[in-house]
Amino acid sequence: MPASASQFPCIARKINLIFRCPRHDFSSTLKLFTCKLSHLSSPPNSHLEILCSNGQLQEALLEMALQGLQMKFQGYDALLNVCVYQRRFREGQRVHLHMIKTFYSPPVYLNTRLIVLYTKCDCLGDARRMLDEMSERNIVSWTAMISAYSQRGYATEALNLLVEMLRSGEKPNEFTFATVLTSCPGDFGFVSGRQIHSLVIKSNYESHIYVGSSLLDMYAKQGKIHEARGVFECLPRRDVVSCTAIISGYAQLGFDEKALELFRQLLSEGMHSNYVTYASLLTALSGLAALDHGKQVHGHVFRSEIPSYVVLQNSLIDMYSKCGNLTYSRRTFDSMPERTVISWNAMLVGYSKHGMGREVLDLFKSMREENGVKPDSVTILAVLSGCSHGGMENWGLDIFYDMANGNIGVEPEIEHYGCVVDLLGRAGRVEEAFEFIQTMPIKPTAAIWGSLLGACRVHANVDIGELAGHQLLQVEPENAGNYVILSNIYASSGRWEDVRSVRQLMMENAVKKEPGKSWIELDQRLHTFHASDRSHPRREEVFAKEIELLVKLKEAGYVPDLSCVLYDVDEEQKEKILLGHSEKLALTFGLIATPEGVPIRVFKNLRICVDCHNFAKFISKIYGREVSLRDNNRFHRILGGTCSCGDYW
DNA sequence: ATAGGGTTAG
Repeated sequence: MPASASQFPCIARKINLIFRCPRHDFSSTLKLFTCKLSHLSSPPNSHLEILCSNGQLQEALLEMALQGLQMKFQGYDALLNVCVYQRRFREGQRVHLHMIKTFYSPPVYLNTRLIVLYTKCDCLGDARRMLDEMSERNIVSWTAMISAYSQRGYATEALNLLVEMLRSGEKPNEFTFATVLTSCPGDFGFVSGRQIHSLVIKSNYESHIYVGSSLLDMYAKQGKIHEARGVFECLPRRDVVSCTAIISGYAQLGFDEKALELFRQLLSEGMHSNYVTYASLLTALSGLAALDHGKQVHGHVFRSEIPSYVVLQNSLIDMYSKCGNLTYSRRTFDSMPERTVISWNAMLVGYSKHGMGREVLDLFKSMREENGVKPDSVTILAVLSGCSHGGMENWGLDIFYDMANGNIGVEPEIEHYGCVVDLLGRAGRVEEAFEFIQTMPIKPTAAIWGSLLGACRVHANVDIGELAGHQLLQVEPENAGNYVILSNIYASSGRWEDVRSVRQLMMENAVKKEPGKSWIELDQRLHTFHASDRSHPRREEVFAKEIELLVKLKEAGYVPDLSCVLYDVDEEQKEKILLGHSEKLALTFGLIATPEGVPIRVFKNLRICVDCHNFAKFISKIYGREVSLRDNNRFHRILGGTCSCGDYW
């Protein structure tokens, strides 16, 4: 009769446990299951071992006491095995003490089991003491300790220990490399990833599937995507993990199209996916704002009965909100049987980017009432920026001071200070924001000066704007957007001479601007427009429509904001350049390609320009269309000529 | 006995 889990309650329990542990997927569970069954087919040879294989730890400990110094290696082995499975630190210590009494010098493998036990129980200090005091070590003892450091983010300790191990003459194996590569922060550490890579090559582990995926992931995390791809292409065999690692590498570096393309390619080549693969794919789809694709993934995940892992649900919340569909985000959030701080953060960020300050505050309140989840620095960031985007300045300032007084359990970081500048700036308290920057304990970054500059544009504060602008041009001279905003400020107060000198400065600094692009999703296809685009097949039609719109909009009172153009050309040329902005092209295309009354959803990779924002407002008013525009900062929901951002962004 | 990929923010 074939064995089944129900015949072995202790195994069924263990498997249950492993299933709930997200670090394992089906294949490793299966491996464990088969290994346990084979263990059972050759029955244990003592009463103590039978108790252990049934998971009856307390009874086995009693047996240990009865046997006294007659205990054998196998008995300790079985006991420690159970302690590791059940993560029992105290009981493990008892076995440890007993073992010391029995043997003058226990065998290496038993000492190594103790290291494993202590690391799994999060007692790294005990594990390290064990390692240091062992008279004899083997590669497993070293690796278990290195792995414990790596997995908990103690990169320096892990790398130090690796160096110590190499000095002692021990050769790393595939396990050592797979784990230590996850601790290589970049070429700035005292051991670089490249050094370890060369060691990997020398040891002939480069095409090992675990080592290889760890290696490619390390390169991806350092931003060296080409090297990562190189390692991936050299792997003799691919599996879920290596495929997911390279896809998520592209996604995390913002190469969203690349990630999607590679996913499709690997899928057609027979790649298996699991929930991690889909979570990474969803990150890419969030960036692309590809709602239809995202829904497909959701449907697929639902149908294929992939267990509802929190991580995957979190990505779905994020995907829906970044695609502009907060209702689905919330539905996903509400349906979750358990939530982590990331689930809350993703939802808060969603409301925040849509400018829904009330909802942000309500959700934050529920979060604080919920047991078992603590706000972290991202939570506060989301709440503060939510208050700013949602026009709840005073609430936001209260929360900041609450945090600064230590009432929230999160230390203020530079980004939080940035949010305060935003809050004050939006409220028109520009002088106060400027003073705040000067009293901050941290050196202001480009983002902070940029935030102050933005406030000065909206509240027409030329003096502070000039100050902030010049600070900003010093820290971040390559960003063309900064010159444009400073130019906006000068232009609004008629200081044309200064407008010219800003333009001059921009030319001198040879600014390389990230090319602006906007896109719109129609019938599951993304239509992308670049500034002054000539590549889209319906580009002529779009441009003709723009000219027609311009006439209509001007009659309604639209005046092109020429200070958004910093090229030295005449006014007619400037108007033409403005019409070539990618978001206007995408918006106009949306207007002609979708039926009347349907909302137009446009996405842009940079911050939306003042003139385009104004253009969209007139479109929404004249054509009675809702325009939803996501820029790299937030959503603008434009309805009947007014925008949810309150013209502050 | 020891191992690799993941979600929010920037």
